[in-house]
Amino acid sequence: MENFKRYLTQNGAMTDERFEALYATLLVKRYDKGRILVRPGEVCKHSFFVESGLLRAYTITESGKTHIIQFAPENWIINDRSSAYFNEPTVLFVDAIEDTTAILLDNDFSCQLADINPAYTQHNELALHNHIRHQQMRINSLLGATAEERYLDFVRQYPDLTLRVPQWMIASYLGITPESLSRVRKELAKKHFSK
Amino acid sequence: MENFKRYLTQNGAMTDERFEALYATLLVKRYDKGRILVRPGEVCKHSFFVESGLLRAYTITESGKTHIIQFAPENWIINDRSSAYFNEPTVLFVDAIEDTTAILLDNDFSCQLADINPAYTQHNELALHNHIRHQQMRINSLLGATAEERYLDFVRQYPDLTLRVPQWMIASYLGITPESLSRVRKELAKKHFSK
DNA sequence: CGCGTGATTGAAACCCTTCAAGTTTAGTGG
DNA sequence: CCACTAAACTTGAAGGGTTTCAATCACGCG
Repeated sequence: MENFKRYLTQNGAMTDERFEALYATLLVKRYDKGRILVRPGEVCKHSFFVESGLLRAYTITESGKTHIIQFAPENWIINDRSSAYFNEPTVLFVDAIEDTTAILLDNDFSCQLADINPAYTQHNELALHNHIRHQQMRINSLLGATAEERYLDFVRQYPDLTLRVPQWMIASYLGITPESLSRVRKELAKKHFSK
Repeated sequence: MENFKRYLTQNGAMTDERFEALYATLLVKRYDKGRILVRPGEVCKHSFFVESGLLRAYTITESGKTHIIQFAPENWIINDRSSAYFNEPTVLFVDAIEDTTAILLDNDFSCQLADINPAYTQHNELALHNHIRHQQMRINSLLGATAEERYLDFVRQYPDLTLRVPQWMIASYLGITPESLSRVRKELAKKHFSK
């Protein structure tokens, strides 16, 4: 619960007692590596705050390709906002890349927070805007950058994940094949070595 | 102002008098086709509600390629949410594809609305979630779909824009070259004809 | 009419994928 | 702790889809 507590108290809008009371109402679950938490067709009832471990959200096309939408290491929240907010069935899978402890947040959790302290309304809005900004950068990169550029961006942005996540998943996140990523890395190593 | 009024009164949270009072405080501007409204480096002070006409947001890379992030026909709002919300310089251009009348909304406009009626807080949240859902679908499409699939999706989703927007801009939105889009359309016409 | 912009077409080059084979790494049970 | 197996990663060759560059065509507008 340490990470979650830090996440909620960082802006000073939460006392220890209030946190304890709130935390007591929440469900905390542990998922083994490989466990699937959400499947397409389900209506998302909650999001997952990752206390420890690593989750991922992805789609599988009719042709069997998987597209990774998001990784969620410690302190990240993952879910299908569309499904949760609009009460529609999701199109996403969510599964555990590592053994993971997650805190389940009901869809009205942000309202609960706002009741405790109105400052959390802004907290929530900030999270939404961050999400949008992040997605926009990704769209921009997918629109024009080469595989090599996209990989370098990924390494810069998520140096931690680069080491924790299997390479073929990074490839899937970047929208290229594992073989292509392998070759990209080979080229990069060559360049780096000749300098 | 008709479109804007409909946009604000559709959920019944606004009276005519209130709308008149609010509208009187807003700036309405007319932009000729080709006019640039926002340039990279500026900090976005407001968003644009398109009353009539058509705006577009795009980036230009160092290599000179333009990537279209968004089209905004009537009743759409366009801006760089990141820049507006975080007070950072934007990386986007915004310009007018057609002669356009737009209503300028200050960054605190959603707060003004919330003051009039708290229901607008949800209105705003819904807009944010729609934005996120839309971006996620686009990411998913860019990750795996072929040029042809992406074009068909575009036509389905924006039949109106398909006719109003020059082809090379659609290509830029889809992340392909104008030449490729021309060939894709040729193939599609062939298939359609042989049926 | 002539100019400029947008759309088309062709040929060559390029990037990435696909498929198939190896090699390495990591996890499991003896 | 080693041996074995499966998964992950690498490498090669062939193929496909897009891009690039260049030329041509179509059209609207001053």
